[in-house]
Amino acid sequence: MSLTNEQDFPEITLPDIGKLSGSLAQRVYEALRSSILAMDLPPGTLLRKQVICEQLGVSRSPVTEAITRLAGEGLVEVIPQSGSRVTKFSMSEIREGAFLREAIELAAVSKVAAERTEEQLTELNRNLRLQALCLEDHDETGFYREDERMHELIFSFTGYPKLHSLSATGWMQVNRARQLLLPMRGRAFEAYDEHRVIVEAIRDRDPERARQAMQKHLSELVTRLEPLAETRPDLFD
Amino acid sequence: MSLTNEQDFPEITLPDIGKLSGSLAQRVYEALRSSILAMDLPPGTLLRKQVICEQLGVSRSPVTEAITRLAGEGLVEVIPQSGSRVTKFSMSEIREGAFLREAIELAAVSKVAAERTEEQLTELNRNLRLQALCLEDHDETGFYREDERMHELIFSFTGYPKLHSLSATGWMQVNRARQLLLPMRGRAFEAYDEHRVIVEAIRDRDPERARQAMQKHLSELVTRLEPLAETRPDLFD
DNA sequence: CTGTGTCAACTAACATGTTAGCATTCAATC
DNA sequence: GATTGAATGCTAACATGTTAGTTGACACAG
Repeated sequence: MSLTNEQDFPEITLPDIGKLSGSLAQRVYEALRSSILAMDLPPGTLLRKQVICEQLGVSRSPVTEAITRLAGEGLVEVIPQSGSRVTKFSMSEIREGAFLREAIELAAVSKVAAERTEEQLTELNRNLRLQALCLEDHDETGFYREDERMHELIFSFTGYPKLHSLSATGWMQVNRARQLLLPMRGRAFEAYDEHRVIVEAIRDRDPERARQAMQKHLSELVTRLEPLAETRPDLFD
Repeated sequence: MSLTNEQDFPEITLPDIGKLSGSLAQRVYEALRSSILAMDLPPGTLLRKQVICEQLGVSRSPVTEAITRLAGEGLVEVIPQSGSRVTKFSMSEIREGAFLREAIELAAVSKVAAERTEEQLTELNRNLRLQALCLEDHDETGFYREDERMHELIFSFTGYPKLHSLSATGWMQVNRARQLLLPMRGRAFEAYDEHRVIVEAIRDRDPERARQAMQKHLSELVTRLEPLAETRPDLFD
């Protein structure tokens, strides 16, 4: 198999790891991970240990460990004795990640709807208000941050601390691809409405309605992702 | 934090890695992993790189990589600058793993019930027959193997290849703990009946009934696991 | 007897040297 | 010109040397 193609020698720039805390390996891992998720290192990019070592000013050990962990998450694929590269998208993986996320989050929202406390409801409503404020200010970035936050809240209300990170693992590919979508006009308002329905169902302790509302909300994104394989074939395999 | 306790210097014996294939790191990983899952390395066991190196006849590099990967899966916890040990059970983690597995497998069985082909149904029925044969022969081990196989089949029929391994990650802790249960007399027969109901629902293309049957089947195990924290407090934290 | 500080031993974490497998190139042969 | 195959340069994989942080024992002071 040949490794050479047009994406072989990009001028890669990595964030400074000086600001991060933890072991070197941890910092290198986070630097690479965020660069990959932010599409600074696009799918197909060849990762060369030596270059990364020089740029970050560390030896090969922490870089190796970081790449091993990224390979474990599926963000990087290692070609034995040859090289590592950022994994390309595959529509089937995206669908699988979405299925997984849906399965987990529907179970979560259903459980939360059945057991929610007053405090939790208050927190969700406060988050909803924040979303509304972002919309009023035309602050799309802020809205997506609060969107994320809302899903995080629901996960945390289940009482299962690792649920979010596990569902995030499969969802990562979806989130990575999501950035290729131009923000669609009016979509944020629709999303906000869907969020409201979800919170209302939680308020009424109606697990089934919460499920359905969440399902509708999640299916939105995948639908919009589908055409991407056509428009950006270079990023898919 | 203290590392010393009665489990510190066990005479650990690892399987020979000569038979396995792949890179050294991969073989070391599999050797450790299977030993942990088989409870040959009980929760709390201190893993000392040097000892492992000597026993397997390899250097520290592959051992380090293997332990890193195991830590990523949550089978090993690393105490920085100090040591690594096999993670103890925690009932909350077991409940979380069970919740996750339930969420994923209910979604899977529901999808399969809705879309199953004749070939898939045939394969499930054949598997059921195998289970029945194992029961007739009082072959508990064989039954357990076919049980696993059936769940695997259902996962694979979704068309999502990684679903099984992902749900297995969280489920691992459950499976590890499961070995502490004495095989309960008659439980295999009950399990077989539950399997039959699931397959019947798939046959009838009835997603909702398949869900419910699977839910009943899965909840069985976690119920039987609950008392374990009392009877074997040494394995929990 | 209890709490505190020093020190030695151990370990993970990191750095670096070595080996071996793969890919590309290019020349030799058909 | 096409195919093969030796040579070269690259890389991951592995081995080993070095550094620095943590632990636990023990002496000492209160």
